[in-house]
Amino acid sequence: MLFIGANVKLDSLDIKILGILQRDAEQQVAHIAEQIGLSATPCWRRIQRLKEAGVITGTVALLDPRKVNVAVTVFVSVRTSTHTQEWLDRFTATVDAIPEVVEFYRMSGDVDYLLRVVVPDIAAYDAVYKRLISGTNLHDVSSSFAMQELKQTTALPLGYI
Amino acid sequence: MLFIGANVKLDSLDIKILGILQRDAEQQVAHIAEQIGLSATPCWRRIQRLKEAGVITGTVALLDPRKVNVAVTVFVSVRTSTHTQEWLDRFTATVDAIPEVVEFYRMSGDVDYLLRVVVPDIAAYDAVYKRLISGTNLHDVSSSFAMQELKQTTALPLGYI
DNA sequence: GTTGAAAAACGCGGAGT
DNA sequence: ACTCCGCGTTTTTCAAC
Repeated sequence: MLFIGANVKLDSLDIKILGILQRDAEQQVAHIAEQIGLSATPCWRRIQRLKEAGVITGTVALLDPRKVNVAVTVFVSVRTSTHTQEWLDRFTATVDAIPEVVEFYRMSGDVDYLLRVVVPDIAAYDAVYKRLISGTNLHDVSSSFAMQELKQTTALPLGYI
Repeated sequence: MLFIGANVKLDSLDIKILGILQRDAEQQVAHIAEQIGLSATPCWRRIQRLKEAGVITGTVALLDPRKVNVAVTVFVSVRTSTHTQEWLDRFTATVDAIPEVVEFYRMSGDVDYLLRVVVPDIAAYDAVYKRLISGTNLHDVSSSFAMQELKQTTALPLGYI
């Protein structure tokens, strides 16, 4: 049992609820309740608590990338020579304004930043690339294309709670 | 207007609906309807259609990685010397069984596969690493740690429809 | 596409185990 | 802390237009 921040303790029933909602948040509470061996009211209250505590940050619809014409994933490794906070602020602002960038990390090691970009095709990627490098001074940018998406999930592992 | 597969055409209202549901799928249809200037019934019908057509693949709860103790993201680049289908099948099976791996791509270029792994700390990553390399024969594995998550979204860009 | 109404599920309280 | 009960309210869902 892990205590997080201001007294949010998660027991095995909470973990089961999280596991279920992470896969499908459309089920009704009564159905979730019976899966974990509980009646609807306490199950409903637990879900409320998990939302208030910020464990559940939101519930969203997931779209098929192919159906919305962004089937191509590109990973962009960025190196910079200017390691100031204001440079990062500016780069972050640039990236935030580009909806094609769906993930953006500051990395350890030889690459400074890593971005995941989704686009319909190479031509569209080139446009994104130009937007990226026009915003700030980047020392080195290298793009790797994903040929196949073998696994992709929003469900986090729950074994470390 | 883009036609996808077997006659799924998405107009600007559909795109607005997708944009809304991608950010927050908990709103009631009446509320979505008024945002796009429609009454509840046709809006509800459009959402059904988008689900049946597979544009919306599901609705899930998103969790705070820190609150479930997987705040550390590691990118794992894998090179292999055996490029057979059965090797890939086996590697895929290995990866699928590891819940810490949340993304898994086959790449072009010098890296063959790229994985995103979420864990609580370096020690936990070492355990995942050992599971990864024990399953199959990997020629070269290199791990990069994310120091900071600057952007992370499940919302796909809707401008290419 | 609209309006309106039935059916279902939610939200929340209370008493008891 | 959960169960069972219940009831008003909201929301979904499906008529008919």
